[in-house]
Formats: sequence, structure tokens, C-alpha cells
Amino acid sequence: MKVARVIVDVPSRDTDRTFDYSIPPQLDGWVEIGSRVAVPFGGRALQGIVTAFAADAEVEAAKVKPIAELMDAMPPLSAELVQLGEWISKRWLCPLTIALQAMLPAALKGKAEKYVFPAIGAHWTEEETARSGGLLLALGRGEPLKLASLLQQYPDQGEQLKLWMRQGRLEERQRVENRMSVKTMQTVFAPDADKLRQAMAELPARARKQHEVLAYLADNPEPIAVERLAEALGTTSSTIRALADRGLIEVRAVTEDRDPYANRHFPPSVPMTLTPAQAEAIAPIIDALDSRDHRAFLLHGVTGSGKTELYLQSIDRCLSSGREAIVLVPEISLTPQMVERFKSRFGAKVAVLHSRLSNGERYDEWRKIREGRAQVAVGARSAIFAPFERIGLIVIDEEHETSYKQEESPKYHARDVAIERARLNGAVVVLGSATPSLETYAASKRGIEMGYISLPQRVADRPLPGVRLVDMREELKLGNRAMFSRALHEAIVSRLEKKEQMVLLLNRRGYATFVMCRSCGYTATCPHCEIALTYHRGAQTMRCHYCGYAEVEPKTCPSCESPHIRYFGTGTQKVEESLAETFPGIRVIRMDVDTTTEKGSHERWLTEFKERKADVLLGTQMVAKGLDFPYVTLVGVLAADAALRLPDFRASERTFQLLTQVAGRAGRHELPGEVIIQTYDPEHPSITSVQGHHYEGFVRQELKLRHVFGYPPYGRLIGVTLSHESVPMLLSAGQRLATRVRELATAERIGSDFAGGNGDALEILGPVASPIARLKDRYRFQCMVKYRGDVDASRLVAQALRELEEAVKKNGLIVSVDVDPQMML
DNA sequence: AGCACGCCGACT
DNA sequence: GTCGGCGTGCTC
Repeated sequence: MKVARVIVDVPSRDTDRTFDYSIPPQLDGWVEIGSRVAVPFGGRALQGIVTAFAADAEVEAAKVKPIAELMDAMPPLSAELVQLGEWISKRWLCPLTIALQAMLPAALKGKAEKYVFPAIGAHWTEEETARSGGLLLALGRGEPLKLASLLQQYPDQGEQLKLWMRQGRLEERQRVENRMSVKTMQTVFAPDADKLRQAMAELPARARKQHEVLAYLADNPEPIAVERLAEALGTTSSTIRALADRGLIEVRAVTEDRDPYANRHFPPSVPMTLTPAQAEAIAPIIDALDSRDHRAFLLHGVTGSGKTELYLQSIDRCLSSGREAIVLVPEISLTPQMVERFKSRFGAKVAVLHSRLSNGERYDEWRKIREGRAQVAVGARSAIFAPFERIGLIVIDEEHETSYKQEESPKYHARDVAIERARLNGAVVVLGSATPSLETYAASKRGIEMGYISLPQRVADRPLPGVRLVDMREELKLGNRAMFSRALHEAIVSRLEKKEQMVLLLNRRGYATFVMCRSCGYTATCPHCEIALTYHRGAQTMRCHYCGYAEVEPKTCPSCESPHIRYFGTGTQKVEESLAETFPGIRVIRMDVDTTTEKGSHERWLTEFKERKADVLLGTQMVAKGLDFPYVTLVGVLAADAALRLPDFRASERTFQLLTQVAGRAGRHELPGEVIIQTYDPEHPSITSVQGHHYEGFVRQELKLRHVFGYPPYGRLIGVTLSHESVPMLLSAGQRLATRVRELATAERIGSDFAGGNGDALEILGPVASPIARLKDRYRFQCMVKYRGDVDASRLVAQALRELEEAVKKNGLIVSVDVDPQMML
């Protein structure tokens, strides 16, 4: 009996294998590898993906059930993507269904819905019918009805329904349905100001928060999302709901638009004539495309060297050979300007995929690709799964960006997936960056698996901006306690006079980074996470940036009641305030997660800045990436070493990359640029190398350190984080795991004297408390496996984890594995 | 992940 | 004597 092997959508270790289903005659010939099917599984209906066929079931024929339904006429995944999914699940140690789900748009994440209908021959008394308040009448019409909507419509009949189902008078059937939910947003609509004032007068005086809400709406009459309004006023949605209940405001679910680019016109662009340097750089890429071999290249080009034009011309070449192209861009750089560059060149052939799209929009773009109506996919990380069938080229712009690593399961890195997918397709990969990750750089310098292409000059020979380092310790000695050094102060003044613009970077949001009592040393920490709370000026709250916990600012010390409670450290809010005080009349746009939560706000700020409605763009790392404004002639970094002391071996690399990227924002057009970096550590290589735009110098030094400690690219890492409410439990589980990995390594004769890139093999560190030792009320311990690249450590870790899970069963221990972790926190 | 099956406390 | 608490095991 021919069977389909199905991966069912239950993300657990013991269901991480195929289950066999027979193919009903009417589906014969329709079910393919990659088909999405609904199947009965343990008494319920589930979604699954067909990954193989077999001539016979691996279990006795009586156990094999038929596929209930084929969910799409055209399989959403190809055999190639299924294969890629299998590779991902092995590489990052996750259940295959999780890898496969990551490839599907959210709209295709099927969910079982329960339907109820009367059993044949079931009767109800007149009294029961009357008591059911219309429910039995509705059921009596014959159509099975959705259980969830019945419960919503008749909230008090839940018990009754359950009883009838137990008695067999009602029957239940499950059906897997698409979650084609159009995205909606609860939005507040305010009446006109007069009505609002009248409403305020009618409100009881003690309803203070409700007054505030109405006052805010009187000033800001445009519709606003409930969540956002609540956040702006430091209250909760219940306040707003209360107002809606009184009928004073209206709250409606607003659906989001489906074609984000429907009303936009993209003026066509033609290929630019390449500079000699560009022409030389693109040649090997074109060669590789023409030969149809799998090849990968690092395109190492300084900021402003014209990498995007090379991408465009490479894509053009790829398309003209009848193949398709994927372009990955960091989420944050996926701005309308960026999209425009691709749409202008390739028009309707471009599909755009990013997280800001609603599920419906995303699904529509995805279908354009699947159905062959688009040949270029431009998108963030997950666009690497664009369902093309003839991929010729994959471009990853800003390849060093951390956002290419997904932090939830599957914890894949899009760069590695790209290379594997290109290998499967005989396609070319181009990794572009001004500051390549050390892994990529080292690989390209080895020259075996990856070629190196350099583009060391900016186009039109525009100079890289001059970089000045300012030692803030000297400033302090000279009595300057302000957050702006004298140099930066002067530079700001001169830009204001010349009506030029500035970008200021501070990689910390909020107002003050911690709150401490000067009398007793008490610091405010999150009660759930052991993380210092950050003070936010606007809402006068202290917030945890990890779990979102917030409390009102204390007037006196909660511990000793001293009034000497002070705010330390500087966040973007405080800089904004200080700019206004120091430079009266200065116009500042602040961009950080607090000001860009609303859909489209990110874009709006950038447009305003571009139109020169502000002098300063102040923000966290989101102002460092890919922005291109002709009037920006000054970039200021307020505290360059902020991220340097983090307990992460990549801290230096990140700092260097961030500083170089932000420095590249200055002087990109006619006007020359200047960069001022304030630091307490002006000798640090991450910082001094930025001054000379000296990537190679920085990398050489950093690689030496990595070599000594056996960190990537010389060794590889697997992080395992265990979390539980109890510390002793965690410690014993952690030790058990570490011991077991060690035993397995010894059994396989893998030496444990790995130190640096020349030792041999594998070592396991920990368990130790995680840098964030407690998160959301759970303690966290971690182990780190450090190993030489040719050792199959993930197999050992997987086995040790299986054994550990077997041993502790369900006692609440949560284990999370991260292969090639990018963040050590 | 769910849902069933199974073995021990507070109720009609 | 029964309802139901959630520990354990299976799902083609």
C-alpha cells in the first residue's frame, strides 16, 4: 500500500519523525512532496507536510489512516525546500516541523477548528430548547457550527454544550483551517473636541486617567491604536475600554491594507555605467552566474562604494538567464527608498517580504513568487525561503548584521541557509558589507569555499569622512561635565549655523539607565528578571527592557526612605532634553524603539528628516544603518564604549561595525563629512580602527584574540540555556548535561584539550548562571560547548539533551539550544 | 502539543 | 460509593 510520509505540526521531540498515511483515491496524483495536508492524529485533526512517499507503511496496515484533506491545489513547499528544511532541523537542532513552518507565510499556518452538530436521532425537550436561548435552534439548522463562535455567542451555555457532547447528543468534528486572518488593530476614534470637552465635564472627578485620555485625544484627534494610546499615557487598555463603555469614545477593529505599494509610482531606472573599480568587482560574479556553478563571494566595499548598483546588475544578468534572485536586507534597512531602487529597475517582477506587512499582504507577495509572477524577492531574513524553483542568485546586503540570525526556534542564520540553498540550486551567493563578520572574512581569505572581492573606494572618489576621537576623561578633567564634549558642542553649533544636518548615536534608550539611592546604594531592579530598570521620562516610569515590567518612579528610596534617589547613566530621552537645553531652538527627531512602535512611524521620521524638518536625527543603532541624507555633514557618537564591556566575545566586533556604519552616514554627497566619537577608552582597537577606516587592522588584531581563545571563526559554539524556577534543580540538570556531553566525547575519542585553533577537539564550559540570571521569574543557567569545526558536536549535544529530557521528564525544565549563537546574553 | 487512560482525595 | 485532580504515554 502506497503511503505518504507526513511531518505533523506538533513541535516536540517525540513527534519529530514522519507518520504514514494512505492516500485516498480522489487525491491520488495530487499529493506531492511539500503538500500541506490535514490528517487525523491521536483523536484530533492536524496540519502536516508530506516529505516523502513509500511503497509500504512502516507500521501495520490497520494503524494507517487516510489523509483527510489536501489543503492547497499547488503544494506550498517544493521538494527542494523540504530538503532545505531537513538540513536546517539537523543544523540547528530543532524539530523538522518548526523548520518547515518557518518557510510558510503565517496565513498558511493551519489550525484545527472544532465544529459541533446534532447526532443522528438526538432529541431535545421543549424545555431544554427554551433554556438554551436560541443555541439549539441554531444547531438544528443542520450545518455544523464552529465551537469557538458558539461559545462566544452563548457564553453561559458552555457547560450545557459539554454535557450534551458527553451524552453523545452533540457530535464534534475537527477541520484544519487556514489562518487567513486579516490583521486588525483595535483603534480609538475620538469625537470632535467640543464633544470631548463635554464628556470630560461629565466624567467623575476621580477618574483621573480617563480625563487624561480625553485631554490627549482633544489635542490629537487622529485615530490611534489602543495599545499605543495606553502606552503614551502610561495607563492600560482598561482605562480606554472604560471610556468606550461609557460611550464617550469609539473603539473599532481596523483592518490593515493589503498592497502596501499599490498607490506608489516607481520611476524606472536604467543600469548605471560602472566605474572601473565596480566593473572589475562585478566580473567574477557575472562569470559565476554564466557558468551556473555554485559560488559564494564576499563583496567587501566601504560605505558609499556603490554595492547596490552591483547587486542590481548581477540580478539583471541572473534574470536574463531565466533564473530568479533573492535579495536579503536587514529588516531595519528595508525602507521605501531601498524598495524603490529594486522596483524602479525590475518593476512588477519584484515581490517584497518583510515583517511589517500584514499576514494578508505577506501572503499575496508570497503567492506572486510561488505562482511565478515575480522573479526577484527582496526581503528580511525569512525571504531566504522565497518559494522560487530556479534560483540563480542570492544577495545578502550588510551580511554582518545580527538580525540575520533568528533568535527563536528555528534559530537559523540566513547567511548559512543562503549558502546551502545556493549549493542545492547551483546558484551564486554575494555577501556584501563594509564591515564583514569575521566568519565571512576569514572564509573568503581562505578562498576555498568563498571568493573575496574588494571595493575600497567610494564612488566619485568622495573622501571618507574624517574621524576625531574625543577622550571624555580629559573633558572631565577640564571641568566639562556635560554630555557633549567641547569639540562636539562646537561642531553642532557650526552645523546649526550652516543649516546642515547631524546624526547623533547613543546606543541606549530611555532616560536614565539605572536608578540608585545615594544613601543606601539601593538600585531599582526588575522583580522578575534581575535586570536594572531604566527610567523613562515621559511616562515617569521605570521599565524592564527585557520583559516589559513597569513601575512608577519612586519619590523616596523604597529601601531606606531617603529622598536622595538619583538617576545615573544617559539614554536617548535625556540627550534629547539636554540638546534642547544646550542649543535653544534645535529641532530633534528621536528614533528608538519607544518612538517607532507604530506602523510606518519609522518611515515618517526619516521622511521628515530628509525634508530637513529637523536638524538632528538622534537615536539608537537604528540611525546607523543604511541611511543616506545629502545634508548630513556631522555624525556624533556620544558614548562609543557603551557596548564594549558586554560579556560577549563579539562586543569589539559589534562596536567596530556600529561605529564604522554610523560614520559612513556623513558626507555621502557633495558636502564633506565629519565624525566625532566620544569615548572613555580612546586606545581601544575597536575605536582607533574606526578613525583610520582601518578594517584590516582591526580584524587582524581581533582574529588573533579569537584564535587564542578558540572562538569563531577558529572554533564553533553551541550554547544550551536551561531555565527553571528552582536553582538547585537547574544546577543538577546542567551538571548532568555537561558530564554527559563530556562522556560522549570521550567515548568517541574526541580529545578535551581544545584551546585555541590548534588544539584538538571539544570542551564544555559551565553550567554557570547566565548573564541574565533570571528572566520572567525563571532562573537561567547555561553551558557552552566549544569545539573545532570538524567535530560533529551537535550530534553529541542532541543525544545528551535527549537523555536529559528523558531523565527529567516534565518537571518544568525548559531547555533551549543555540547552535552558533550570535548573542551570548 | 493535546487527549485518553489511570490511580488517589473531598463530596453527594 | 463518585467526581475529578493531573502524572504518564501515545499519536500513523
